[in-house]
Amino acid sequence: MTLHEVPTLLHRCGDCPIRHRAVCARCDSEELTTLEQIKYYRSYQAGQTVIWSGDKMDFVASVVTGIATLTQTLEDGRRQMVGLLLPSDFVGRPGRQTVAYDVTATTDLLMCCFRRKPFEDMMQKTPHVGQRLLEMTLDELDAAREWMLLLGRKTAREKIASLLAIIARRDASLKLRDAKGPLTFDLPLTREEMADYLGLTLETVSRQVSALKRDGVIALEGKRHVIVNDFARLLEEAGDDSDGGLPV
Amino acid sequence: MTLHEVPTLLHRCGDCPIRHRAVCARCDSEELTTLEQIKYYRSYQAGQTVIWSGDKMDFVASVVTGIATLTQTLEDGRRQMVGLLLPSDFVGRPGRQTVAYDVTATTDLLMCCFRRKPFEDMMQKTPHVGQRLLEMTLDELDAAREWMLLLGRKTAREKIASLLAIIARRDASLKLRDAKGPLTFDLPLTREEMADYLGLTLETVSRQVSALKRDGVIALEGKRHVIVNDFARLLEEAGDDSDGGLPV
DNA sequence: TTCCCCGCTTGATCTGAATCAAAGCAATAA
DNA sequence: TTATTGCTTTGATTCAGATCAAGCGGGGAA
Repeated sequence: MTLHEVPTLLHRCGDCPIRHRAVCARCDSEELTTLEQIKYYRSYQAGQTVIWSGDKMDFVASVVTGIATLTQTLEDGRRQMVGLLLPSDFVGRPGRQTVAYDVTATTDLLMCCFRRKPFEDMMQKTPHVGQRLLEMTLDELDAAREWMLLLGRKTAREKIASLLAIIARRDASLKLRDAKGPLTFDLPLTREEMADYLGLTLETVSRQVSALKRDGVIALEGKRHVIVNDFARLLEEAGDDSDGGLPV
Repeated sequence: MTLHEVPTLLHRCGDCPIRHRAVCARCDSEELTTLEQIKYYRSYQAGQTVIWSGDKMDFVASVVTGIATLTQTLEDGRRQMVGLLLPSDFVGRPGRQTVAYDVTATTDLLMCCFRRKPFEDMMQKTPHVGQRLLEMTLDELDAAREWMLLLGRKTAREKIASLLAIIARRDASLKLRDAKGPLTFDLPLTREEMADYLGLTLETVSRQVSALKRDGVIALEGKRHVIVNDFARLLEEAGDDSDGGLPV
């Protein structure tokens, strides 16, 4: 079992070199053991819905492999993605039973789950898990607010550049970057999903991706594989050079 | 000192009739007492900035009276409000030292503050304060996500109606509504601030407010006082009949 | 009283992104 | 091999909201 196969997320690794969003094999503590005892796995096929908005969610979970999205929908079908779950990300709401958005697997998905009750009991007993969860939630909130700026005020081109920058950064942080070849990654989303995330239409997404390619900001290999030669340039196109690469 | 003058927010009132977002005079517990000991007050004038994005924030606080906004800004000056703080709302990030947005007083503002360190110590000792804070943060995250749907997918008219509905609801919950006259409230924001919240221009806000008035959805008394005769109609105009009235 | 200022409204015009419509392309099935 | 299907690109046109530009109205200062 490799490092990234058990991303419980909830354990902060004191002095070990692995970033604390993934569990580190070298440091296992009491609450990690407790978590091990109550965890179980669930897998979903690409396109399958994990939970519907309003449903009872009786577990919390983190993504092991695959990608899931959180979306909200208006009656007439207009859709807005409100979150993207990559491996090692957490979903769930200790202290809340229902979710306010649909969770959907966009690729085949494996999640590591904990039933809510024992998880909450464990939180009671080991307070720093709760603290960690609070920090994670605050990070998500920051990310959501950054996204509000994007949705409310950025142009289509800036939106695309921002999304590419975020995916690039998150992907790089999972991949333990190999020195300094050009930064490359696969888009985990279709054009339509990108549109739903950015508050655009798929046609506009396609046009702006083409424009960024034409202008040499990115290169493409096939439709999905992106090559970024100059990350600083991409950030500039994104409209804010803030480090914005917060989780979610 | 009336009920709403000490909105520490962090205390959940077991069986008392007051909603738990404001502190209840009837139930005081140990941690409430601890909070009393470390709290202090700060006041700000309308227009004054409480903290700048990136600054160190060495306290957490809740709003006693007045209104504050959270905003993010792009280099070229485009602004997006990402939160609105009304009396009893909480700001601050236990476990984090810097904030990612500007906090500005839009009216004269009185805040009840707790220095971060003793507050965090207190959180350690009384875990349910941490839990409560996690719940509040999760609620804020839900609200932020609902706002993402608004920013990404709603029309200008729907945005205005949504904002009015949210303000109406929050205002009503602070005012202990007097039976069933028509629902009325004062807009706490200028047209420009509304625009910054909704990702619009002030001209568009003005036009759409006029349109809602023309169509009989709302009535105005002066520029700021709003009368809603048919709240259901307003919600319908807002585009989703979800109960959407989550905090923030 | 007058003036000025600020927040607001309204009108005319422009434009970025949406919409409508066709094709292209690559992978899988037949 | 050809057809089918799902995703993507590109073009033509439209339209909601932005931008540019006046003008209004109420409150405070002189």
